[in-house]
Amino acid sequence: MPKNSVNILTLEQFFPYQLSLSSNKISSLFADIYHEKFALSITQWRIMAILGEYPDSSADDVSHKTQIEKSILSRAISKLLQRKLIQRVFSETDKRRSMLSLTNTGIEVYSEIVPLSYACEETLLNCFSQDEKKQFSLLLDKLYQHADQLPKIVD
Amino acid sequence: MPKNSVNILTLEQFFPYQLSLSSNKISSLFADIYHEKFALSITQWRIMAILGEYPDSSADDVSHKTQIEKSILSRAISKLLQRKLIQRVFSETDKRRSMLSLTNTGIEVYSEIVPLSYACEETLLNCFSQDEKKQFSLLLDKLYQHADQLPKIVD
DNA sequence: CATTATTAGTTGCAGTAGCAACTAATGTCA
DNA sequence: TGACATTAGTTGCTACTGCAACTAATAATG
Repeated sequence: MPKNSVNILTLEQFFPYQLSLSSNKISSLFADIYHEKFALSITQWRIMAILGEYPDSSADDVSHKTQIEKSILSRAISKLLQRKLIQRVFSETDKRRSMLSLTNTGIEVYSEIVPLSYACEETLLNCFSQDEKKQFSLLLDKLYQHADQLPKIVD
Repeated sequence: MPKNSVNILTLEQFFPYQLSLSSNKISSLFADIYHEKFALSITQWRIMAILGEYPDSSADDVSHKTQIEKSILSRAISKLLQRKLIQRVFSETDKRRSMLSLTNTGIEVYSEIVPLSYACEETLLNCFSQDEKKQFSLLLDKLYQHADQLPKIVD
């Protein structure tokens, strides 16, 4: 093995780099669409998506489901509340806890975004066969599970 | 097909979301390592990596190779210059253009990071067989090429 | 039941991202 | 050669990220 193959790093072929570039490109594609058509950031949309799936989640629930850090979440929720896309009801039994849900306006917006999102996902993945899609999805999931355990090993 | 399957979006199964979570988790793993051991951001490390591969690149070359936006690049380069990890020589023939390269200190740091990076990549990918690694790499590349063309279609 | 720990959510702050406007140098073309 | 366009790189400004400290409420323990 030539010495260079371990002493020089070819960034373009470095897996985490490739993954990051791909992911960022795709994220910014979706970010542009959500921003242009609905003036929503990806974070804001993710919150709405979770509330569409799981109405009456608390901020903490949303944070756990989406991995959004709680301060970021708090500020994003404020904006969604201001725009009356979501509403908040504080719990009677636990006054810290709140229940978040989409307002009627929020549901309208949500109902527009969902099919658009699926259509964009479809366009994005139409470079793959059904088999490749499944493959990719499985590999990605495996990688995520694995990566999730690594920090514990490092500590 | 039940109506809900198109009217509700299951975020956890939405491909761009899965990709983003995986990529971000892995990026932050590497970011932590580069930061803790070398006080470098991923952006700074990428610049050094490119200069290790392609000495005497200009800032603009680096920008094209890494997709790093030029203002971000400019500030990152300043910091690397301050720390004397890289050096800059302005071209005689074109006074706008500069040639960047690693200093001796930069080369020392680079030589430490390269094997560490490869080792981390290895650890990250050791959940995969050789075959799966190859598969994943091919699929990721295909996706990137495809995603790269999409914005032109949208416009 | 009083002290302490934990939890939900907010806010302060410092660092980074990225667009846009800018400077300075070079290229183009009548 | 002189007006205009382009290119390399920097800087201003605003928004977002994310850690840490904070408030307020509830849970746990002695």
